[in-house]
Amino acid sequence: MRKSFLFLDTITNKVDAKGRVSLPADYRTIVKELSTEIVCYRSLTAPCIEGCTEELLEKLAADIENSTDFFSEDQDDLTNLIFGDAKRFSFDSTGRIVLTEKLLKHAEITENAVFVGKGKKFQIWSEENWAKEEARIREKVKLSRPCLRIKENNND
Amino acid sequence: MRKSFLFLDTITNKVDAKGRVSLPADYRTIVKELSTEIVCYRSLTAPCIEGCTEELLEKLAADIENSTDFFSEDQDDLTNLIFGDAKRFSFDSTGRIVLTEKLLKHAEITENAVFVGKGKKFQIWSEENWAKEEARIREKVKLSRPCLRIKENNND
DNA sequence: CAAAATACCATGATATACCATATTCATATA
DNA sequence: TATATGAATATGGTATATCATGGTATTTTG
Repeated sequence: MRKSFLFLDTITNKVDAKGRVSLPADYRTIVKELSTEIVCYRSLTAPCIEGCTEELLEKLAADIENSTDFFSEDQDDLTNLIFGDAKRFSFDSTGRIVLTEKLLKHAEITENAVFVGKGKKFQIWSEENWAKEEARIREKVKLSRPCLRIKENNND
Repeated sequence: MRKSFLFLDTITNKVDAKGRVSLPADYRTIVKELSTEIVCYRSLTAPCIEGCTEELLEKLAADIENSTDFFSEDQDDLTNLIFGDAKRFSFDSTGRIVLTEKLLKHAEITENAVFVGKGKKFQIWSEENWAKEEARIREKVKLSRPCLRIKENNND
């Protein structure tokens, strides 16, 4: 039995005329093992779709309920936006989900969808936008290596 | 039951046309005992592949989830880079993993892969690049021996 | 009843799991 | 010290299973 459930890797799949895309097999495994569902919404900060398990959204909701003061008012507003936008996506027997027009348009996705793992979350990009975004981030990291320390210090 | 699981030693194995390499037996033992998986990604700072257990990445993901807000920009960028690039590698009954073209290219690996233990993590180098890197490190240590102290004290 | 959304089937490409052989390494023995 | 012996590991090859994707049937909904 696995202990960890992380969305990893970067995988490009085709989107057909109906908006159908294969959810990467690894991602499906996580959904099955946690007996949850995938939830997607428009990213608030980038031209991409953001996704996670419904389980994670439930946790977020619980956190807000239990300790309101822990979250700033701004964050509370943002969370509202996400919950309002989020939609549940279940995949069929062949492993595909059907993305909505609204989401595809926001992410400017036409032919291909690029799934990018983010640990507990993942994103879906158009090839062009992801290429730009990855370049931007790599450039940024080159200039400020200290950020990486977070990782290095994580030993025990 | 063992308490510490460190990736040690330097081992060279062949990479075949499909990118298959034997994971050093010692490394396999660690993976089995922790019932986890190996995760590899391109080093952000050197021409080599970096690897660790999925367990370690899981800790990182947990830290990110807890220590910062859901919407921090830096965290967002960093998680994209690390989790988006990282890929899970499970070994078959003979102990081999199949490295991807992307990773091999980044590390300039063709014939042989050099596994270098780094404690909680390890690296995979081409023979040429590792020779250079090792020489560089040894030279650096010669010039500033005090640094070594820091390292020695770090073990427990 | 028409249109759209959803579920199922078929196929080729790709990746994975397994078997067989060679090599290395450690131990024992002369 | 050199050599024999056996076990563990590494490596080459091949069969098998999985996955992505195009197409079609079936159900839902207005």
